[in-house]
Amino acid sequence: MPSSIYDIARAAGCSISTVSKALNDHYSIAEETKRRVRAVAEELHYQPSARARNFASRKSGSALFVTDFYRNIGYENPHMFEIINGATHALEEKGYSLLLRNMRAADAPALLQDAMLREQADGVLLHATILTKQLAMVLMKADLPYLVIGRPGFSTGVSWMDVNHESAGRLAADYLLDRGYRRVAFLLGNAREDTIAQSRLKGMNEVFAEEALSVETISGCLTYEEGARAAEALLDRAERPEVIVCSSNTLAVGCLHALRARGVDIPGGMALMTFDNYPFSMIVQPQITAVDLDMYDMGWEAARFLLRRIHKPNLQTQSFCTTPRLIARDST
Amino acid sequence: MPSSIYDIARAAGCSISTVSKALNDHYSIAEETKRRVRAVAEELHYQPSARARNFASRKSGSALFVTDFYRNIGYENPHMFEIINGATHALEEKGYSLLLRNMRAADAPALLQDAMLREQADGVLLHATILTKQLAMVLMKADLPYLVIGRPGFSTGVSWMDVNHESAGRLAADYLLDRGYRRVAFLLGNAREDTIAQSRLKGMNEVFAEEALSVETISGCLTYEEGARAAEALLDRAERPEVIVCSSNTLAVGCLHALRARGVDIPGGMALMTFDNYPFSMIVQPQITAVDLDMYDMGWEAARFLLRRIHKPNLQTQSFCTTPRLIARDST
DNA sequence: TTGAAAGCGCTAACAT
DNA sequence: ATGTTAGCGCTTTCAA
Repeated sequence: MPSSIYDIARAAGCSISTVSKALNDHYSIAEETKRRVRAVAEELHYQPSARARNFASRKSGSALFVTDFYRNIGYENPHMFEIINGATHALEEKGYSLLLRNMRAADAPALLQDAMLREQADGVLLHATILTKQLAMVLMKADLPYLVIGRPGFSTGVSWMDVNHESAGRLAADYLLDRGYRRVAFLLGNAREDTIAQSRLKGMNEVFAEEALSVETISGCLTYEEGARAAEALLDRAERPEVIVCSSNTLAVGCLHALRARGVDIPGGMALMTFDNYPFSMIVQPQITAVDLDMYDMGWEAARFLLRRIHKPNLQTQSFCTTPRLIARDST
Repeated sequence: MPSSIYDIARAAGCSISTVSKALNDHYSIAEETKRRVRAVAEELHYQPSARARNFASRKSGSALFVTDFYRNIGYENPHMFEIINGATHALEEKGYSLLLRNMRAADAPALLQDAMLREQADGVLLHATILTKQLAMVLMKADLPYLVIGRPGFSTGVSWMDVNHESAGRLAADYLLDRGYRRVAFLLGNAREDTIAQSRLKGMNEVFAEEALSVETISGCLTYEEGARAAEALLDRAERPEVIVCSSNTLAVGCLHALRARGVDIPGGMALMTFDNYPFSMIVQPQITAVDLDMYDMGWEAARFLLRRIHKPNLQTQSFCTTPRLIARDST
């Protein structure tokens, strides 16, 4: 039987409200009293009941992390978990904890509204992959603090935070120009839908345009095989690019294997660079130069923003955080 | 302002306890009344306050997942998150949710005791990596339902659940013998401490012993480089093994690169096999034959056990779950 | 600076 | 089958 606030009050010779205030460091309580109460609480191994406290104070001390946790996501999207990791740490610093909640995009609006009505968390972090227009409406109308992680794929007033992909593109371009590369092929997915890759491309183009150069874009590449095929097509040309830049790790490994199968020297015959450091870029041979994005940091910053918003509900943001970092390796 | 149980009672023309019982499907309430109450609740978008319910019923509807969430764990140990993923889904089915809590082994006993006193969760899943003898004592003395995921590195009475690594070893051995391999070198970490690898080795040895064969053990291999070096040493021998079996993906990639650097044909000149399918075995060339362990399933089963234990506190277990699966690929 | 007392919104034992 | 009522263990307002 754990001791309650009544036990402490009795042992310290004061009322329960004094105990409550003393433990919450309320200004109205004398230092001497605070000390006495705390000593007694310590001695009796008193820990206030989180449930009673949450109930009375209408808080829950936790935030929801909502996304589509499909099977194998741990392997296929480790970034997601590094975001969660960072968020957990930031919340923990302030005594909050992170609740995981699985929702598919279609169910999210209803489920989230339920969760809000049930007062299960003080705030929500949602990954942009499940953000629909309908969900965006729910978020903006509700009075629950929230933050979308990742940039929405449509125009909307929701608060979001993302890695600055354009800046990552500029970083890549600066590096390539600095190393003397001029003819660049950029491999990305479907040009319309892959907004992340689009931002990266935009950043690269900006820098290249300053030198009156341009980046050749090869879209429709998503899978390992498509990456390999694209690399082969580039090799077959009379005038090859000097470097292939991939918008994903998977593509890069595809290219790498294709280049190696053709006996092309890397980076001599063809250089290779990719966005994202994980999961593959450092375990293949040669290791691939990469622009790394700090997802832990993004999770951290997102959680910090959410905490601020919990205490200051009007706060809004649509912004980028965390600067990308370039890791030069053998492939360039 | 969300509607409360009083609003529903008033609108349905009954008492709050009838509402409570009706919504909780209590046997003593007439079907007709249940229907009426539910209809009213639906209409008023009533959702019972999770906080009030938790407080009144002395439950919290959530389980804690505790481990050392170090930076980059998302990339370096995706298994951990696939376990979490599975656990989240199993809990969600029963209306529970998963709370992530970061603890280092040294702080875990104190922090966990705090969390228990604060009644923050109905149960705890702990990863074996943070399990010390002291923590084991705390768990066994406490009356909080718990389950350790992974086999403890020491002899103890705590309940745990793990993948059956011996069975995985037997599976690997059966496959190799079936393919005609007889001379096997098994690479693993420190023989004393790497209990997972030890179990795998034990399973392999059992099967080989039945054929009056034995597995050569090469210990002290943990890193990529050590894997590469071990492979080179094996190549330098007069009588080479026919196949190298690695107890980790990292080792296997090290071996693979060493073999390729020497121009050895895989699997003709030397075959290669590894435990764990992720993260690397299918993205290198050639793809490596692997014994895959279903971590999602383990998380699922662990959570199911925890739920049972929450309702039946005396339940105990020290057992294995999830059968490993062999994925034959190009390297054997 | 302290204490009394009124909730917070449910559950569950008990009475009807 | 339904209602009454006493908590659950705190926070917070208001009075002293």
